[in-house]
Amino acid sequence: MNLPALRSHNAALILDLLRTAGEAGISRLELAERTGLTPQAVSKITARLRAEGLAAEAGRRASTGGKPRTVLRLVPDAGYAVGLHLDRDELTAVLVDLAGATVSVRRAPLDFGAGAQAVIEAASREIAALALPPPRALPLASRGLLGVGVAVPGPLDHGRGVLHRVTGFPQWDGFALRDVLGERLGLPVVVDKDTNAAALGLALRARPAGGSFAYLHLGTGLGAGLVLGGALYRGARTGAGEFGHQTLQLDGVRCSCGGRGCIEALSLAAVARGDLAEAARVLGTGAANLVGLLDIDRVLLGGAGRRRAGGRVRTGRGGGARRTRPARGQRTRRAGRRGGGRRARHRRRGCAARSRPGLRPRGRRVPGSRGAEE
Amino acid sequence: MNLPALRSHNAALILDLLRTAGEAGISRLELAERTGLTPQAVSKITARLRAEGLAAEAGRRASTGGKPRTVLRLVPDAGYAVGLHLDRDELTAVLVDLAGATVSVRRAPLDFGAGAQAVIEAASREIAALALPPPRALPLASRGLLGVGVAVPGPLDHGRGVLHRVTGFPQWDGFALRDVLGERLGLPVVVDKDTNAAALGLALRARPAGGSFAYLHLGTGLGAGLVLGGALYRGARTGAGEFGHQTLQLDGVRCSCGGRGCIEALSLAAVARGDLAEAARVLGTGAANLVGLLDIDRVLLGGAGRRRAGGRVRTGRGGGARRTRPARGQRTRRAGRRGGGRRARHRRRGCAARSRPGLRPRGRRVPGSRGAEE
DNA sequence: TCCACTTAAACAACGCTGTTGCCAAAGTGC
DNA sequence: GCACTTTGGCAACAGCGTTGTTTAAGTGGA
Repeated sequence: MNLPALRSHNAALILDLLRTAGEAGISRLELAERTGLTPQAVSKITARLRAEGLAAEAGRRASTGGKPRTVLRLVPDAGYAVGLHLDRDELTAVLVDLAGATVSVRRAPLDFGAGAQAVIEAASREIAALALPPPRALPLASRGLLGVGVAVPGPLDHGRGVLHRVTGFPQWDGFALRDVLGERLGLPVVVDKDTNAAALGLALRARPAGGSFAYLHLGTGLGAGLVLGGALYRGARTGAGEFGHQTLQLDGVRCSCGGRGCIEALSLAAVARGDLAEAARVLGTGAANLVGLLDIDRVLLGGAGRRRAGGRVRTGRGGGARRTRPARGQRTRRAGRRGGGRRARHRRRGCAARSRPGLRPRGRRVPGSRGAEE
Repeated sequence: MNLPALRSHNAALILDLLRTAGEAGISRLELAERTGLTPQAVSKITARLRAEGLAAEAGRRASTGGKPRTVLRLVPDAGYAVGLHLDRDELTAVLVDLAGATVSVRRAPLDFGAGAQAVIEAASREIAALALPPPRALPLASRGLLGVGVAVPGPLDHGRGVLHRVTGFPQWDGFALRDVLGERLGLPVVVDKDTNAAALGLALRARPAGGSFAYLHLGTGLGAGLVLGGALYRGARTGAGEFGHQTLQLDGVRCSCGGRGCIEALSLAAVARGDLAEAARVLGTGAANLVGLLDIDRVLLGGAGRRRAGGRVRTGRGGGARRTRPARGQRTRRAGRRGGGRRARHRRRGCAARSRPGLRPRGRRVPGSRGAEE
């Protein structure tokens, strides 16, 4: 790590805390306390952020006998990001501001099987149509747009932004979604599995930051997004979280994956019998396995099957600190926030890295931000 | 992160690469390439390391048309660390050098149930008796001893170094092993679960660094150590890796833990029947669950049960890149290496932090090293 | 109303980091 | 023997967070 990287790192630290503080804001001294930097360093960094328009002073705290602390807040409209959720039959595009608030949403029916070209076309159309509420409008070409985060159902390579063998849609195999869409829109694009995007969105909102949890998505299949130690864990090939095909019953019913006694097969069979209690028991046992193996704090439920199963799921012989609880299933919004937050920090890094001409990026070990992601 | 922390961070980066390079060594330019630092920065950092005696020049590479590269190597005897493995019936203490090589080993029978005082006493005795082979001797008080890493079977709090409800040994509950032993020896001590220590030791030797794997220990119980993205994952309460009590058979045989159909209960029942193939199948299915959920590269087997089960375990319908393979079960050595490597870096940090009197540590976010740990 | 006191935050000087530009050292190959 | 390539040290430098000091902006008692 070199000096520009250090600068970006600390700026990202401060931005993360500002984002977490939300509308309540946070004072310079609190920032210093939480980052471990000196108050003077925080003053310098926040001065830069204010000069760039990313942060602003917003009132003061009550005095404790001396000069009251000045509260700093993120400037929500200093930048926007697009969250794009491509599901099997629906497309959702959201515009979120720096603070993570959704500014605008567009939905459209989608035939994911129609092929890459048609989907890219539809996605670009909806993204272009996203606009700020009057009187302000935000055209696509605006410099306020930081990037696009795309959530896709199938397996993929997050690092390269390439899709792999999406179940039932062979025509997408190997499609370089990130690069093609990025070229089309002229914006940085990141691609992620939908469950991971949802988990990341939840992680950005988690308090306290740095915790561990699993997001269980009960949809067409059963997928999990794992947030371990505050950071999204994708695994070696972006394949982590394949919850549905965990074996829970040796020699159990056959599953479409070729195995036997998978959680998905077991719970689907139970649902087909009308035995919702049994389906919930299966899920609960699977969740308990997760909790035991990873020693996580919470399991959050989301997706269409959440309502039917949510109230019934029990993680079995769970310890006191562990609980399963339904989460609001606003996956797309979360995907959008992810895109927003991530791109905001990336952009900052980019600025810092480019600020000195001739700088060699070299080995490329971008410093992680304090919260989730990377 | 401030400048002293940056310095420590980069020094640890370089030290990690030097350690990974082993006896083959590594040139300054390679270090620059891999760390992303400029060659000049690497020259400065390695000059400091050489001045401290931690690294040394060791020959040159073949020329490629110009001045040949000078090879740098870690100086193994620049520092030593102790690895202490407390098992239910045996105590093992090893002395390892900076490069991770075992210099000296001592074993002694142990009654873990005899209580903390007796165990501390026995451990201190064995550690004090560890010595370099003649003619050089390394007394305990030597400044070359960097620290002690302790591997313990039961659940514990790694952060505070306190043991919790070790199965069958209630007298250890809440014992502050780290602080008591540290006080007794006058050395820094870290405490870890034995499976985690073993996994960390394997991670330090893993090539390429940064990969993910699970270490499955087949001993009295079935425990796993998880290395995710190159770093040991301990979970929120140092409880990650409880592999033995993953449910693999809903409504299966009762387990001592109170559940049903746990991997441990299933495989023990199979072994009791003399059906080793079935035990191996159970383990393989459990390992396949691990691989699927965490998208890891390898599952390594170790422990007393390894030989009997190792050759038979199959991770089921595994993908091409995934394999299960037995690992040499030298847990104690690994625990020792861990203590060594970790303490070496810590000491460096400590030096840097203390080099300027009056420096305020504050928030204390010690930078992680590039490889495993933290 | 004044003034001592407390707390927050900016200003200026500083030490230390990695970086850049330059040059000596140490090889290869025609 | 000389041109060329490559490595790596030396010196000057920009930029980072830190320290010491000053200014700003409150509270609270006389």
